[in-house]
Amino acid sequence: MATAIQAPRHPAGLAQKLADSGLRSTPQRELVYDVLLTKRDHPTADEVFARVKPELPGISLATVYNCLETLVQCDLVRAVNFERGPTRYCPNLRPHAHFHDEVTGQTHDVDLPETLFAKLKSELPPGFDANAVEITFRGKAQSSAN
Amino acid sequence: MATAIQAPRHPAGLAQKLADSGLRSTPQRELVYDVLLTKRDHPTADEVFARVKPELPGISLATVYNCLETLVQCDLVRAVNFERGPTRYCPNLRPHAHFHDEVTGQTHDVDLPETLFAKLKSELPPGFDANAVEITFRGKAQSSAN
DNA sequence: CAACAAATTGGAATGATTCTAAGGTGCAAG
DNA sequence: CTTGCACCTTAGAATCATTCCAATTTGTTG
Repeated sequence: MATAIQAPRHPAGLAQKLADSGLRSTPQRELVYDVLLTKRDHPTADEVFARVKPELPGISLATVYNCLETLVQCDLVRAVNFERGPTRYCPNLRPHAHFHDEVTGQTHDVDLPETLFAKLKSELPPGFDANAVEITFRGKAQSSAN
Repeated sequence: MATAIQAPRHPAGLAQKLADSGLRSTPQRELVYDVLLTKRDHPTADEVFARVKPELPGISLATVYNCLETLVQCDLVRAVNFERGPTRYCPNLRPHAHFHDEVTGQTHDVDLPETLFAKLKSELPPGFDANAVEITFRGKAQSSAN
């Protein structure tokens, strides 16, 4: 009786990845993931909520938080933080840095050569074993064009 | 063996740096700064509050926040954030990275060659002009004992 | 279908930080 | 010195993002 479920625009990986963790694929999770893939501007949970609500009016903010957390757990999405601001979400899984534009407040992905990440880790003093490195630039970007 | 160096009770630079910004040197500001210099373990505002209170029992948490903010403004201290946790404060002004120990929760300074910071900035795509880079490692450090 | 587990929901609770309004403090000019 | 005034500190209220909670709802399985 309900409206037909729209074909998801994302690869079939979601349901599989969720299942791998013993989790279910739900309309909320699919839509939240879809929203992240569709507009990759590092939205906050609130922004995701706003984008998701028109398509699923009954969804709650708590659920958006839950879904985002789930996606992060499944390694489908990365959480990005900048100076105590609200957490932002990013579906780019390749190792990359973030550039925060101080003027516009926008966050841009910056691809860096894998070698640089390796070099950084190699600079650690003995006894320090890093399994992740986060690199954040702050400054001005010339083109505000996406 | 290295000699333990005692932080001067009244760092000469403080009053001057404050005056440069048209601000006053107060007992609260001096003590907060002193506490940061004395135990450089990246304390949170709450932790600074706890360390400062015995010496100045009337001090309020709001004042600690104010003092810390003032010190950051005057470039005497840096604010360090890690994944939405409470802001931590660091009197190390040289460019350096932070290593976050996932086991102990401790934050360690990691000195990196200046050239690496330069190299990172040079990797930015054209049009991106960074005036700051933050590097955070996450992992395990062998020596929990300092 | 019934039972059970996983998910979702709205609202309350939490934690860090900031705001606000009301006193203090200290120096400079008279 | 005393008064003015800008700067500071203070306690508590307010804010903001996020998490927790208890009560449904939904989906799966026996």
